[in-house]
This record gives sequence, structure tokens and C-alpha cells, in this order.
Amino acid sequence: MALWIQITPGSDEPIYLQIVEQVGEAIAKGQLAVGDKLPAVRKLASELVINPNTVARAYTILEQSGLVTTKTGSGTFIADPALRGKDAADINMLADRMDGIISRGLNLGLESQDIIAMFKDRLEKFIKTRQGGRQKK
Amino acid sequence: MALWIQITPGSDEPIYLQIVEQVGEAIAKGQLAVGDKLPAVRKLASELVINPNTVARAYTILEQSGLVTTKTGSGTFIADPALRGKDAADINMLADRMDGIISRGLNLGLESQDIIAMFKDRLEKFIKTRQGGRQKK
DNA sequence: CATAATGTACTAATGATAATAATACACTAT
DNA sequence: ATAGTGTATTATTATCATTAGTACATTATG
Repeated sequence: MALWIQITPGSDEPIYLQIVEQVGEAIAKGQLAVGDKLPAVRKLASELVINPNTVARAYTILEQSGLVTTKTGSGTFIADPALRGKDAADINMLADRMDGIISRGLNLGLESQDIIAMFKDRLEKFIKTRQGGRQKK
Repeated sequence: MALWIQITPGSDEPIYLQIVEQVGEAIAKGQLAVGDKLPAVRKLASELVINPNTVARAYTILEQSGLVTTKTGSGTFIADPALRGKDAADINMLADRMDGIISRGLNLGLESQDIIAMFKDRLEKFIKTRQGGRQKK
């Protein structure tokens, strides 16, 4: 896998958040395992043709959320999931985001079972990717 | 019900989006029924101590998403749900938002069944509010 | 018809933030 | 030592949220 991060410059969401989310999803899907090394700040910035500061910003957020650990001089690595703590604030934020989705789904005319089915379907895709084993780098 | 819209000025999300989401959730929960009138642009702006333009912006978005219909000179009213169309783009956006939540939940260390249970729980709250009948204005 | 209330449109100014740019520092591997 | 790493700092530009003020068109009400 050469470089799986793909940014959309003209998107409504900032580039640094796109990086954060894509790395987060890759971890959730098991495509990135504990100890795996993220591309160097300058290298990723070069390949994405963006500023190194933008990548550094994304890595800082990933580090603060506990998904990666950074060792200056060495690199940025996927952290141990066992050490990722979930507090009340995290759960509340998750609940709020769920409410937003549910509200949107209902107002689109979707039935409850449709929304749940859709949600289960999306989640299963994550689990399947996990069980399918890691992709080779 | 005097005024159920509550904004948080210092929030990371824009005021006009807060209004959009809160009106959307109220509709999804059945607290706003078809034909109900939203507060006038200037009136709501006055009560929230924000600029009328900000409220107008929120109403414009709600109108574009099909949740309300506006009649200049008369007011802004909750639209007929039967007329709200859902296209592929809407569904895709919903799926993307679901992926974001699932990713976040998994990376917090939550199990699949926990995430699904939490999601069902949130959705049931919407349905219950609906079945509980409309609140009186 | 007159008046008030409604949503809408427009321009301008301000503040916050995303992103770039350039540089420098501290730590680690070789 | 040298190169590669993350981090920090300052400055600049562009975009956007928000406010401000004004004006217009339509509708309800008397």
C-alpha cells in the first residue's frame, strides 16, 4: 500500500481533519495495527502537495486523542488500543452525533428499521475489514 | 412552549447551523408538526440576541432541504413530510456520517454491540417523543 | 388603501480560522 | 557528524461566520 490518504482540497472540511478522519477509520478497520508507522510529516506533506504544518496539525490531534504516539526524532506510530481511554465527554459527543444522524434520517422519510439496518450494515463493513486481516504495506 | 431554540455562541459550530439542527431535530421528534409556524426572522433574532441575517440564513437552508416552506409576508412553516424527497446524495451523506461515528466508537474501545445498542437507544428516544404526541404551543 | 409584519437581497466591516511560507529547535537513528 | 524525525514560532493570505445597516417585495390586517 503506497499511500492511502486522499485529500480533497476543495472540500468543506479542512484538510487536517480529513487526514485525522482517514487515519482514524484506517485504525478502526484494522488497516493500521499497533506499532505501524505513519508517513513522516514532511514526506506526507510532499506527497499530498500540502504544507507540512497542516500534516503536523493532524498528527497532533491524533496524538491528543490517543490514537497515535509520537516520538520526536523517530516518528509517529499507532498507539495501543488498550490505552485509549473513553470518558463521559467522548460518549456524550458520540451520542450527539448519533442524534444528528437519526434526525436527518427520519426527516428524509426513512423508517426506524431502515436507519438501523443501514447503520448495522456500515458497521459490519468495518468488522469484516478487521477480520479480513491487515493489508500489507 | 415559549422558545425551545437554544444557541451556544462560543461553540465550534456556527450559530446558523445550530438553529438548522435544532429545528430539524424538533421536526424529527414530532415536536413540530406540518403547518406549524417558526418564529419570525427578526423576532427569533431578537430573542437569541443575534443578527437577523443569521436566522435568515438558517431558514434558507431549512427551506432548501425541504423541511420548511416559506411564504414572504406570511412566515415560515413546517413542510409536508410526504414532499421531502430523498436522493442518492442524501443517503450517501448519511452513510458517510455513520462511518465517522462507527470509526470513532470503535477507536474508543467500544464493542460493536455497544455501539448498536447505543444507536438504537438514541433512536428510540426520537420515536417515543413522537408517539408521546405533540407538545402544546 | 394604509400600515405593519413577513422573508429576502445587498453591501460593508470585523473577527476567527485554515492554509501556506519560512525558519529554527530538539530529539533519534545511523 | 549527518540525516531524519516531530515541534514551535511568526507572518501572510484567503475564506467564512457574524454583525450592521438598509432596502425591497409580498402578505395580513385594519
